[in-house]
Amino acid sequence: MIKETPTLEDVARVAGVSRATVSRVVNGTRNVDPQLQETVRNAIEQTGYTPNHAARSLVTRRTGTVALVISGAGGGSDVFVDPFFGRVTAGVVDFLRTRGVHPVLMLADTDRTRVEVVEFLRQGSADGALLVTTHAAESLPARLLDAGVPTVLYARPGRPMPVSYVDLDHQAGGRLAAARFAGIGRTRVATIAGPLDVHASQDRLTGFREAMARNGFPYVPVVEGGFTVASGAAAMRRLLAEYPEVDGVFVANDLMAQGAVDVLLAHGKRVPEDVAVVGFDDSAPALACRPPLTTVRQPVEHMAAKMAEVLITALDDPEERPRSVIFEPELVVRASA
Amino acid sequence: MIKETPTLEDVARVAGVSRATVSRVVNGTRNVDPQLQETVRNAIEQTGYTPNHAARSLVTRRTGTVALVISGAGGGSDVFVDPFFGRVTAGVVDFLRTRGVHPVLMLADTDRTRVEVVEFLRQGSADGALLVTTHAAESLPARLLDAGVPTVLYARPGRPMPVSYVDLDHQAGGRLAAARFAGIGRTRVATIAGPLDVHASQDRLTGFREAMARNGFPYVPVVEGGFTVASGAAAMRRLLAEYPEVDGVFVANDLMAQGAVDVLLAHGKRVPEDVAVVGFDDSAPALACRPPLTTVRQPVEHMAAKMAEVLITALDDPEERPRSVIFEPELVVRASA
DNA sequence: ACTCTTTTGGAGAGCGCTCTCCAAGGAGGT
DNA sequence: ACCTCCTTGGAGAGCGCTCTCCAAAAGAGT
Repeated sequence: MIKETPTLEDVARVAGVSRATVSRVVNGTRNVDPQLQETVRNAIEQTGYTPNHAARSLVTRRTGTVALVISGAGGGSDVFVDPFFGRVTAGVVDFLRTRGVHPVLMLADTDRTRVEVVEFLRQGSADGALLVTTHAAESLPARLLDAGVPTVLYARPGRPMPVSYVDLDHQAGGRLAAARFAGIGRTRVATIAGPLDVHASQDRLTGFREAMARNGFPYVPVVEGGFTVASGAAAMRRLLAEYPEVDGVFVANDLMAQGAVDVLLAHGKRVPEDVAVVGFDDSAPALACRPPLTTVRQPVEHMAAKMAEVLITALDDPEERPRSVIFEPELVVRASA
Repeated sequence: MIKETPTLEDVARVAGVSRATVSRVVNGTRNVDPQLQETVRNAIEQTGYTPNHAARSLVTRRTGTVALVISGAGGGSDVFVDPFFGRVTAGVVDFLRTRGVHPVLMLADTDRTRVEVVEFLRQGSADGALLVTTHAAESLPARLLDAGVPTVLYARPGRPMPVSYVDLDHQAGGRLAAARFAGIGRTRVATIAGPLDVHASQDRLTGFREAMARNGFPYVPVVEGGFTVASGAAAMRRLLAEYPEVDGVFVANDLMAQGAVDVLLAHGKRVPEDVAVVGFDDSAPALACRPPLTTVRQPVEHMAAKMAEVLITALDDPEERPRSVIFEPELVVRASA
């Protein structure tokens, strides 16, 4: 690679045609005489030509990349400890690669980084944004919206606004859990909720409560956790102290459920015989947990893929109106309930 | 955002100066009269100007992004199930963000995708590549090398070649495990290795064997696994069948160790009383496992951050020769051994 | 007072590509 | 045979930015 990287011009010279013709062959736009095409192809081969991305995107106004913005709760790089983000990433990558688009990963945890994200998009470093945020108060959706950046959210925005998103019917998930407890005859049921400034947590709780009420249990003790194993354990300890006769717990994600199960076992309770536990998400820890968790499945990978699909579609047709796609949860019965 | 996005030209007109001056203010190159600077800043503010990334990188030949290429064993999007890749990503992102560089995520699992990766880099869509690969036979390092792409690997290349990399002293890790078994007086020790076409697996095994031999145990039963929970479980079952009196197992990663512990418990063995288990990596599952795993810590995040640092340095000084940075493992004692 | 250096702003040439506009040639209709 | 329409290649104008080269102005030295 001592030589300068060859340009269209070089190929054109070698092939004895104009720059335009080479461009047409490379991009497959318009008809080019098959024989000429052949000549050009050879010239490309011979020179080892690769189109320059910057030059191309300068005129096409497209980069072929999208920003995958993760606005984690705690922020920092810890976010990847939660299998959730790994699953989102997997789903997004899986879809995008079929379209030759690549995600650039960005964490938005501070105001500074949020500004950077908006700048990044405004200067056209990526064609659009996929925003995975948990907090309802997140300001990024609004900022991106009025920077005119094509955006799709994972989870509905904090305040209603004209932006596309995919989401899960979290309330239905809560109902699924309640139905399970009813099905196995549990009557002293409590719940460990996620952070209540997160829509998803709120909805899971609401759905659960309402279904429990409909089943004849107007009051369900609630303890708030932080979506981590440790916070689940702490919540379970508090719950056990206040409500020792509990025989069923709905925990708002699998990580916390794992912490809860640990505490339960440590207190000599059998799971599910003494206390049944239903988790949420159906992520790796649910399967790894002993006993394996009965949990409400959130099809994160599919949802993430759909999110990417919605963005790509919007990119191709800027006139399209915002769309929302809501997924249905599903109860996965294993050993814990 | 009805208006066209403003360009340098627009700002220059508003400020009543030349394009060059605005550029100088924006980039802070050369001296510009403070008062003029002020005027320009106002004009920028007023027009809402943001530099166009494509145009800039067309002339600077820099994009401010690097490719984070994951060439997973099984490939596909499953790679993120393994906490390892999440940790790498976290470490990389964590370092890059301090330098205003963003990673674009690419999976290379098929030959087609490998070609795409090389193309991507050759057309200057990113300034360099961070390559995380497990398999020794991976062809990407060589391809990137002779495409002249600045590259840093996680783990040494399959064949020696002039490329930078970070790695762990896996043999030392194996020795650490052997020392632990010696320390707790285990005499009937076996090991579950990782896939043997992976350098790291080989080295862990070699280090372990040699240390065991030095401790007076010339032969250590080996079963090969695939770095997944299920493969660890299967391996443990085989081991138990062939070698029922085993009282210590060194497992080449935590995921497999978890599977092994499950099987051990299911067979009525107590861990660590009957069989001590030492894992490798010290990732989330090690902590979540019951009992929590004694394991050899691989500082993945630090290593990944270092990998990013080496790349950034190489980007700034293209004359620099390839570097390698080897990290030392560390034994983390928990309950399982 | 004059020349020599240093500082600072402007002009303009690209960076490599796409795409519109033209022109030339061939096909088809009358 | 002529005219029109369609197909296909070339010319060249940018896309928005950086950076080198100049020139003008300001400061320094004698």
